[in-house]
Amino acid sequence: MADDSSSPKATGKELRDDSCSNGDALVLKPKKMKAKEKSLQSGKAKTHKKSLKSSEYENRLLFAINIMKTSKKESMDFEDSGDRRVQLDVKEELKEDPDFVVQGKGKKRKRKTDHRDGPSSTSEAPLPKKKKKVVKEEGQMNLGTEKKKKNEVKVKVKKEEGDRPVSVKKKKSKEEIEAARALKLKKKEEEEKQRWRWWEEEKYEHGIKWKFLEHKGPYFPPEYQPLPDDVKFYYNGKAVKLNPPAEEGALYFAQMLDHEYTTKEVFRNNFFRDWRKDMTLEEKQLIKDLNKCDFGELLVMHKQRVEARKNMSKEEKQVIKEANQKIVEEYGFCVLDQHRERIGNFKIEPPALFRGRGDHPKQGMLKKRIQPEDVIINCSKDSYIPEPPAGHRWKEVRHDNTVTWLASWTENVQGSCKYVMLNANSKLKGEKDWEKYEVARRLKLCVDAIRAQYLEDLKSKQMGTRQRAVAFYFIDKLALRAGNEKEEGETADTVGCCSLRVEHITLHDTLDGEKCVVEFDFLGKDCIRYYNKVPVIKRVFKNLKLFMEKKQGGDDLFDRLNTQLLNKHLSSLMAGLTAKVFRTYNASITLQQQLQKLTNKTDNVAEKLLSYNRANRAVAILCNHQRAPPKTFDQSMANLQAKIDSRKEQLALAKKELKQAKKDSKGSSDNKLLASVYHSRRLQRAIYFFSQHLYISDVSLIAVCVFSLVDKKKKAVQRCEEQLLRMEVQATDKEENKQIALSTSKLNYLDPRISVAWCKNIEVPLDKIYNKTLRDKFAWAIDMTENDFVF
DNA sequence: CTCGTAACTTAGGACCCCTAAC
DNA sequence: GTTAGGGGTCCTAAGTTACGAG
Repeated sequence: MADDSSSPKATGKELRDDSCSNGDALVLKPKKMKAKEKSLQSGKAKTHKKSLKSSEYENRLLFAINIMKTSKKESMDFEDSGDRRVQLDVKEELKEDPDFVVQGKGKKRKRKTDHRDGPSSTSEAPLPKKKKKVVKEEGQMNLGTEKKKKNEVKVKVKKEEGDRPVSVKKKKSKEEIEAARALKLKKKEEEEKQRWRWWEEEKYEHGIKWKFLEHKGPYFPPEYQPLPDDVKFYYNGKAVKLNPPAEEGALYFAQMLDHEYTTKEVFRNNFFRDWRKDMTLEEKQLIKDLNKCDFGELLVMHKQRVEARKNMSKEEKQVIKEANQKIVEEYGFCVLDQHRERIGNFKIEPPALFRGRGDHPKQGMLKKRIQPEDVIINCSKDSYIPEPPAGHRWKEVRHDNTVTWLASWTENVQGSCKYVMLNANSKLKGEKDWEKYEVARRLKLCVDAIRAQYLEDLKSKQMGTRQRAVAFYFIDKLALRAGNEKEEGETADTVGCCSLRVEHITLHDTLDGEKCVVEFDFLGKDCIRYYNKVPVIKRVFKNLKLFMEKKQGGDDLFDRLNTQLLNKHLSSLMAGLTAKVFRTYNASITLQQQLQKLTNKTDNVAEKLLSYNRANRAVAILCNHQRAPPKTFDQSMANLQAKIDSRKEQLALAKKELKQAKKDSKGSSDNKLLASVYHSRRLQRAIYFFSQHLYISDVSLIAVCVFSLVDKKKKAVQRCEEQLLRMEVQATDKEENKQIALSTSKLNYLDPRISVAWCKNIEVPLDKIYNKTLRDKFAWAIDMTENDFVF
């Protein structure tokens, strides 16, 4: 957790300093220990040989306590290996654990052995670098406070970088890690320096998207490689050598044989029809039935290739990775108004079998290979014009700065246009995104009036107006999509609000104790089912009954309404208002409200994050963002549950032990205590050791021992509880998230400024909720949002 | 005004790769 | 060292909306 991550870092630093000087070596005061320190100080533990300052004494005592804790679990062989070893261990222990809590042993042991061969080098080598780094960071911080807002992003990035090594530092050679870290840091710095702070610049006049645009053109997928001779396609049991285009089609089909698609009649028929188009006359005459085709060897080859790729050595993978990097470097960027911007999809879509979603009538059709002759290039007149691949030419080169795409082509299956556009972190996308949320915020200001208006319209004498009002009610209340009409037979049968049909809703005068319930059941975008039972106001209910009169299930519910009419009306109510703005508005306002409701400042980070996820989830549910439950869901849930159960047992045990320890310490007299402590040979040795080396008396040490036992048990219980809580939170989160996709709303509907402000206010590091990609995409919001932002 | 389509956003699944746990 | 799981990225389909032609 990054919120604690600053403390281990600080502690680490102090400890390293300690190891050089010795007087103030033990100035370590975790907050939790304060009370205990006091009680110890005032208690028996006042006997010391040398005149130590009291604070130093305290610290040594604390140090001793920690050793005591360690002493029972870790076998410290004082007699054999002498002081050096012990001190080493202690150092290690403290280094790991700022709160002096003894943690699980397994890993520590390992680490100890790792360090043992070169204690001097391990304790000294990293020191200078570490120090340097800290200094650097402080410098950054100062800069940050001076320049305040402008450098906030920078500072954050630095911090995050600094945190990482603390948790990773164990293995590998120090130099390697240092080098890697330095490299990353440099890269990040570079990146930040190069970030285009477009949101601080003046906007272009309406409609102008850029003034200069230069790029290398799209990247074309590799040509088809014919099958090796030993991989054969069979028809009716006989090997047939297909001509390359037909062979290519056969391979695409073969590659999908393990997928459900290839069992669907529509898919098979579409494929077969398109495939035959690529056959020679001869082949066509021979191959007339897909069922007689045997793609087995092709599939085997494909699987082998996949397997081989997976089993490649690290070096081989690295080579491929570098090659890809090179391609990205060359084709993945453009220059837009003097800034280098990442392109989102610079690769031309390779040929494939069309995978429409749901019952798509065109599934299985062959999506053809795109040639440069199909591609339109868009760039500045005065820019370097991209070269088409050798022997080819572009369909067209145009210079249209009112659009944002760099290249486009028409896809053959649906006849739609495909575009090469910029990445989400670009100015063009970011500005649009920002604008989208600003429109939604404007809606907030007039939403009451608009709602009043449509409630009024429910009573209109005009049928069209009433339908519009009811549709509007759904869009507002349920965040339905607008629902354009679609051409029948071209796409799967899905609907949105305006295209709802009578068969998609059922009216219940009463249902489950509620009145006027509308039951929705239809397939929405991507054939995701929308199922919901919603109580509605009476006027809406009555209207629905009216709209459904004398209609068949297949008839339009809103026969006098379409999206154009609806949007036209909306834009008359507020500039820029369309149906989808309501989705954005309702999503963002819901997040804000839920966050307000669910989060407590006193919660720990895990709980805060659960709250955030729950707020996020409320939005995802509202917007019906679903996902297929992960295939391994049940299994991993069971695993987690098993872990929780075992942790519970551990907790019970720990509690029992604590109780016993308390009983021992309270119920027994000093003599008994003494006896019990002296009973342990190991503790005896420890006491001897400390009385020699730390100038603490036996008596105080005994007190320390007893105290530390109870304390240790307490800590164990506490830690167990924390872990259990964390796991339970995780399990809840997971269960609730089984079929809900949070990412879509996070990416497209939630004003990032809400999240940024929340993080700032409630002290959750932003990277807990936004990964790197999202932080890049929302750089504008991260930079400009103050704590008091309200959507 | 209707219709078609260009342009752009929104969407879920596939797949890859890193990390934590064993 | 291996592997499972999950986050992150890639991919491209499927929406919405604006706009221009007829």
